[in-house]
Amino acid sequence: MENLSDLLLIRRQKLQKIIDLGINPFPNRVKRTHTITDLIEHKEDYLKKAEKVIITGRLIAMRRQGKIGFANLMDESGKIQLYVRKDELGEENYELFKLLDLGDFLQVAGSCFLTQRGEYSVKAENIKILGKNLRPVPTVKEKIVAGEKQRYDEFADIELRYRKRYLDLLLNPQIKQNFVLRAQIIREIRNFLDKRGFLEVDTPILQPLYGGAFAKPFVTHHNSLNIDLYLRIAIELYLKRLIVGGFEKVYEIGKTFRNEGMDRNHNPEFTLLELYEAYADYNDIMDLTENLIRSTAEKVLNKKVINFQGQEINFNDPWRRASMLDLIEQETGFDVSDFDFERIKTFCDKKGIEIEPSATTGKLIEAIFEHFVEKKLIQPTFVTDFPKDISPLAKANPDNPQLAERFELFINGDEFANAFTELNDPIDQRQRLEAQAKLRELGDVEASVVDEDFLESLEYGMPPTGGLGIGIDRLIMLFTDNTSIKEVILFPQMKPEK
RNA sequence: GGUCCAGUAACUCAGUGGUAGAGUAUCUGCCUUUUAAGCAGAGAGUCGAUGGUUCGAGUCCAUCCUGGAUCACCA
Repeated sequence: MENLSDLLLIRRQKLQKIIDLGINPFPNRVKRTHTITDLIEHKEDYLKKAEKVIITGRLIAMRRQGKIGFANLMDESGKIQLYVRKDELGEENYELFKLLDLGDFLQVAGSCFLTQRGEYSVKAENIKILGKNLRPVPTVKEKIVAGEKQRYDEFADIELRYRKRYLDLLLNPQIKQNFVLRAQIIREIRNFLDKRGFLEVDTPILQPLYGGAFAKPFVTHHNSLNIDLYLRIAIELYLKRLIVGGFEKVYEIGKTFRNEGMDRNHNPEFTLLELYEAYADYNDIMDLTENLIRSTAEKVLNKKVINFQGQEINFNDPWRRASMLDLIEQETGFDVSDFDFERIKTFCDKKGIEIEPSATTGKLIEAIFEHFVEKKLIQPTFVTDFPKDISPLAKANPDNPQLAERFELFINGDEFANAFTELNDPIDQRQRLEAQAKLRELGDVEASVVDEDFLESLEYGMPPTGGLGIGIDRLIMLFTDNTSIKEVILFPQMKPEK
């Protein structure tokens, strides 16, 4: 700490010296005629024309050499070398140059030329400071060895990278790319849906009741209404109200909050896409999901087959569709289609699958699926027809009333989407929610609560509807080949430092 | 929450019980085409925290904090 304040003190002293020279270290006005990449892309032109250019950026390297100096300036578009001569700048301006630190923002006027070593550079005629750095930025050095870029003293501490993301972005340009891709993916999803006539909407994040998923909510309080409100755990129930209201295709991409554990796949706030299409069922939604993800990969990554952690994921071939019960039987030889609670429970006990006391038959089946099947689904697979009792918002399968018309999409052993033929029978829906409420009384803290306002809306009539939810962060992890959700969320939740 | 691993200078790291180290960064000096610039010198640390063992602890032990991996949990 002592040492750090020394470093900080030195910067503040330099700041004062700059002010004493009559220079404003934080001026309001800036002039820039070119980005650095402009200069690089039209290198030949600027070398020939010797035209005067003004560039801006952050000082990221400095090699002073008596009465001359070399420096590297970086703007968002790229980096370029500056060549600075005392006899070119003049006494006063060179005095400023000598007071600069790495991390300062500069406006540099000059012209392009090649150094003796052949490096394309800007010969500075005037340097203006645009913002003084007061805290040393960690230095990462790069050297080109046999055409390969080697990095030294990389800013690599994972904890620091997440806690000080601005430094991570500044010092690790490849990290920035994750977030550029993130933006492109989300934009492409919007394009895809907009083109198909979906309307993007915004529904409440603060909700008097929460629903649409099994999860523990965050609770907050509204002072003037004097009521507790919940941060939404899903978007579902409000979007369905919009389908009741006559919109036929709606979607929302937004933050959702679940008050649960955090790990490489879970952040307490995450981005969810939900969409609802009237007069569609879960088969239609499977087609839509497949097209959405394939076309996003094609548009953003320009690929139909991607590589994730060394594993090829093929989005191109028609995606496998298999029912949960069939998959379980294939993997285990055990047939659960009779829904015999005792028999299935015995199987779970024998296989060492732990079950909560409040578990229903459907939960047992799901547990078997998760234990034996899930991780084996590497190529995109729609797992269809879930037990009805764990799918309280999905319509029953007409061929088997124990099952619901629901699918989840699995890729590389992880869940990417969850969708149903939505239940639009208000009486059935009430019974299902009341069954959930009963589970809740028995101690299942994640069971749904009864949302009377939602049930009332269904009584006015909701058309047959297909609905879909996709975890956007996980999709971005897949597309950017990252195994931690923290790598695709700019400011992931961290415990406060003590 | 369980298990394992890590935490030493601003950054990257070395240091297996005996005087806290290196490179980079910073500061001073020299240097008019360098590029991980160079040369010479200097300053910089509550070794994550708290206890303990010991003549002596960065090092061994315990507890805690933070992060990571993994398992459990979790649509």
